[in-house]
Amino acid sequence: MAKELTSRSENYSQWYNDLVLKADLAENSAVRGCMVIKPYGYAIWEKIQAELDRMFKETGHVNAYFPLFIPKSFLSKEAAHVEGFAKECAVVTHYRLKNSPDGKGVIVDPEAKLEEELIVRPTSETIIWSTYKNWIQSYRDLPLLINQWANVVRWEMRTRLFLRTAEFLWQEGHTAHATEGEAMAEAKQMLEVYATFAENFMAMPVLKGVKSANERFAGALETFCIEALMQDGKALQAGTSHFLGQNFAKAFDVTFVDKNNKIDYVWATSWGVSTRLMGALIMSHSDDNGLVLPPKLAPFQVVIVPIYKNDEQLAAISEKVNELIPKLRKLGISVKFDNNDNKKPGWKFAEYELKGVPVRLAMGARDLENGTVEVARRDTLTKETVELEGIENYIEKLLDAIQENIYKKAFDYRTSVTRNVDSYDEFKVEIEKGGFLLCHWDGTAETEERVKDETKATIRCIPLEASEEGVCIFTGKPSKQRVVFARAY
RNA sequence: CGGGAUGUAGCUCAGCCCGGUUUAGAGUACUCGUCUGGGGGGCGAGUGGUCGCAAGUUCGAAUCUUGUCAUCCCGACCA
Repeated sequence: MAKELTSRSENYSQWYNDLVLKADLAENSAVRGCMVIKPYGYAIWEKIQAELDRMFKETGHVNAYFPLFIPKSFLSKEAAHVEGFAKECAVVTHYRLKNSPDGKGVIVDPEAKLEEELIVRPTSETIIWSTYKNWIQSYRDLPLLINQWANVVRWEMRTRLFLRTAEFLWQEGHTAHATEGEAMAEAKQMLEVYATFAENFMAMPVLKGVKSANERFAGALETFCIEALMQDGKALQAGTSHFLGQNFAKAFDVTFVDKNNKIDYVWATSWGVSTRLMGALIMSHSDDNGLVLPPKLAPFQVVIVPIYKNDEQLAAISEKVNELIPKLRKLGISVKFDNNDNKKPGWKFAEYELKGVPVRLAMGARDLENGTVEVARRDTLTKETVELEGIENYIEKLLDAIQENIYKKAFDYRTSVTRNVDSYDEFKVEIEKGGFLLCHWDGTAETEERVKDETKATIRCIPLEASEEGVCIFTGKPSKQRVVFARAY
């Protein structure tokens, strides 16, 4: 009908685009590369935010807000940092418009040129470290554990809804520490937070690891990441946590006096996840019928569709439903009763499937007679008729089962496409099939670069806590552990 | 930034090659009525378009020419 999705096998990337639009998550805007996040999509993002925010606070962080604009000179204070971002910065040069002399609209007033141009933040390290300089004098001011929820702009050439947009929403944590060890521990801790969130809430298994030098954040000494695998076999970086060493402290002269009255530069971390997680969520679980949402992130977990022939029947059904809703809410289950008379039940069934609502209840005249309700689960597309009495407890367990099942499905898929590869010839064949390839690598940027040029595959991460002697598949040089190769988003 | 394609109703598109029976169409969506209602309903009526924008050719342009803008796909670039 009107909302047919392209199937995944036919064209995976078209399927994704269709799904984002048709499930009403987001759409393209009048501004090239920027998206409008629609209420249903934003509701999912709010759930992501709420849980992450809770986890950040639980680990001692507080929220603050720093400006959207960054003086151009700030960006250039850290050499690697400016190198990494310069090519995709939006720049504010003027502060006033005036009426066009030809009477058609407005023009930039050439008189109103800014003395120093402002960059729209692509990330906030520079503005934040210039501020931290004033906040930190002594070890007693440390650690400084701050997060901000914000938008950032990176002027991308090619954009895709959620996965890569010119403006996106994210959170960025920026912390300052007295010792190298403490900062490193912080960076690793936040990686764990991300991984826990991805697995427990998004039901998305992730690999934890370190980035190779090529993939490292501009200005970091070490970048930790979580990498997820999408259903088409491509990898997606879902979150990063950076150990920044003293790079930014030195660039912005942020020093502190330690217990021994010795002056030193502070140690830093930064870490972030963005609306890109929405893309990861969509591509981890959804199917040809639409979105599949994990119950913990679904804007509503249960939808109730009444089936009736007249107002009397609707009234009778509504009465039962209105008894049930408080029982569900009491168990913390979010529920929507769709008694909209403008849409037919069949239309609603398809619509809520498209939107990934985990559980659908249908109640009609037959059910009223029998004291039952039809329960349909989105992840398996199965239906069963269940006693209405005590249904809330049944649904509570069912939601847990769904959360678990979609995680397991994603985990099993990842397992099935993760394999060891020990020769470059085999690599070139296997990489075409997608998935994670675990290979030995000699640790050099040159090798990684050549493999990328020849196969489009990159090192997604160097797994933590793994060791196995071997030889590089490309150069035959010795290697201490396997690394994860894949094609990536 | 290179290569390719497309701009016609809210959306998807036909019409363009070969200019004039086209007062610009279809499906879908929307509005009203009605029959319906357990998987995207049926019937009837109706609303809705400066044919991306600008200039040109012509008696006449959605249709031909040039320019321009925008979008999509494939590359390059990149967290």
